[in-house]
This record gives sequence, C-alpha cells and structure tokens, in this order.
Amino acid sequence: MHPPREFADALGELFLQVRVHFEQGFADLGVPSPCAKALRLIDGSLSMKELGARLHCDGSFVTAIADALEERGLARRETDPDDRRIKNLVLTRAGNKLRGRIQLLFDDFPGARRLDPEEREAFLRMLYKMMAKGVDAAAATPERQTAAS
Amino acid sequence: MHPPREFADALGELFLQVRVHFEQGFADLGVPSPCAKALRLIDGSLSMKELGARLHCDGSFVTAIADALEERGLARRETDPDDRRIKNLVLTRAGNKLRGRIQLLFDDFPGARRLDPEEREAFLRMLYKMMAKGVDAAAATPERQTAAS
DNA sequence: CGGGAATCCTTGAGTTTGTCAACCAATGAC
DNA sequence: GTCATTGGTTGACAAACTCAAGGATTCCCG
Repeated sequence: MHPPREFADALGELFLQVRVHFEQGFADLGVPSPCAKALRLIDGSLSMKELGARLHCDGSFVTAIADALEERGLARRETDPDDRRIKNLVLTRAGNKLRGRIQLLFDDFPGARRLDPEEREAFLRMLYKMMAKGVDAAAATPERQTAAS
Repeated sequence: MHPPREFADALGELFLQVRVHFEQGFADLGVPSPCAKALRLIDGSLSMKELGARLHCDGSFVTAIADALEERGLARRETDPDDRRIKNLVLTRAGNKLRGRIQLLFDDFPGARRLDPEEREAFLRMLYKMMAKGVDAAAATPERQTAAS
C-alpha cells in the first residue's frame, strides 16, 4: 500500500511517546528540558561554546541555560584560566546529583525494555544504517563525539 | 556498558535528522509546520474538534491553524449543516494539491530508503512492540486511525 | 610592538509553537 | 423553557528558540 507512510506514522508516534516520557521526567525533577539536556552533557565541566555545539543551538540560548543552571545552584561559570574568553560550566554537587537522576531517565528508555537484547542490537544497527553512518563509522571514532539531543 | 543510553542517543539523532527533513520540506513548500501537519490530516473535510484531537493540541491552536489555512487559501471553514456549532475545514483545490506534495514528503522518509524491505518490516514490527501495541493490535483495526505527528 | 580580525560570551528584540482561562453561540436533556 | 454541555474564538501568557549588535579577549601578521 504505502510502506514509507506507515513508517513515518509509526515513528512519529514513538517520537511523541518518547518526548512525553522525557518531558514528564524532567518536570518531575523540577528542571526545564533545556537545562536537563545540558546537565546531561556537562560531565564535570564544559565550555559554553562546546555545549552550544552539542545541543545544536545558538550561543545566546546557552547563556540563558547557564543563567538558569546558576539560579538553581546546579552549576557555576568559571572563567578558563588559559583563555579568559572561555567560560566553563562546572557542576555543583547538587548539579552532579541531579545529572545522575537524569541519566537514569535515559537508561529507563521507554519501550527499549520491551525488546530483547538481540532485537535491540538489530534495531540499533538499522538506526545507524538509516543515518548512513554505518556501525563501523560509529565504532571507528571512539574519541570524536557526535552530539545528539 | 550502557545499552539503553546508546539507544536513546541514536534515536535522538534520528529524531533530529527527521525533524530537519520535514521542517526543510515544509519551508520549501511555503507552509509553517503546523499547517502542513494539519493539511495532511484533512482528507477533503474535517471538523476542527477532530483535527485538534489528531494533532494532540488545544482547540485554540486549531483556530490559529484554521486562520492560517484560510489566509493562504488552502482551506475554508464550513458550518456543519447538521450541527451549527461544528465548523468543518474543507480543502480548496490549492489545499488539496499542496496536500499531495506534503504526502510525498512523508513517502520520501529519510533513511527508510536505505533499508531493504525485510529490514523495514522488522523495524516496523519492533516499533510496534516498543509501543506495546503489538502488530496484531495495529493490524486488527483497519479503519481506526491512530494519529501521529 | 600594534592594529585589525577572529573568538567567546552577553544583551535585547523578535518568532514559533504552543497552553490556559474566559467567553459566546448552538445543542441536548429534562 | 431552563441549564449544562459542546464547539469554537479571543486574549494573555510561556517556553524554546533565533538573529543582530556589542564588549572583552586573544590571535595573526606585518
């Protein structure tokens, strides 16, 4: 009949389900979504520039996120000693703790539990194939990070 | 290591890719995304209430979408003769033509081409499994439509 | 050295995509 | 005939962004 159309609809429904899961989870933790996504990426310390790159968003929005994180006492700006233009966001203890809980949200990925390990692996392989970045390409670059949201 | 986390990241990247594909496509067609999504759902004629339900959005936003569609001459409101509270959105010829082009965007789903038919079927089956609505549930309701965005 | 040019961050204004509360007009229930 | 419900509209607001301009460093290069 119309295979790709059904494809799009099914995937769209999954997207929705996943989005609801995360937005609800973030809300339960009391952080706005952009803060939560940022927290997850800050592993101890990260420059604002780099954070913007990984979030695929404008620098000015990173400023807003950093403000929100500071207001909540989750992170603070520290001017980089080697280059005083750069400001590194470093997690406070509270920020680090919250980050852990956010990671748990990602580990408890909705639906992934319902797939057995081999299915999950097959699914992942097809995902990479769809994105034309083959498994090998992903596996061959251990140090290069490929931001996602 | 952390299977679900990688799962989440890969899926997140796909989401992004798909979103870019559609937003770019809609922009090329000269319609804002909400209008495009609405157009796809209006098959000739649809009540605003029902459109809101399928878009999972508030009634007031449907009003805004309807306004935009009328402004562009893509649809018009017609009071339902059987219940004068109801307003049906009916596509103009231009609206219907545009709808066709939007459907093409969905048929040209990014990445789906890169999967061979059996992979696609397997992928779809896993999608349904993840959403806990089993293939049979989906197959057993041929006339019931299950809106997605 | 010194004067751009580039880089990192911030600010302020604006856009898109929505939600919520309050309302009106038509309908249905009794 | 009232009175509650339903469908739609309006206006105020919020969240998640982007863009253009500017300030502070640092880099480049003659």
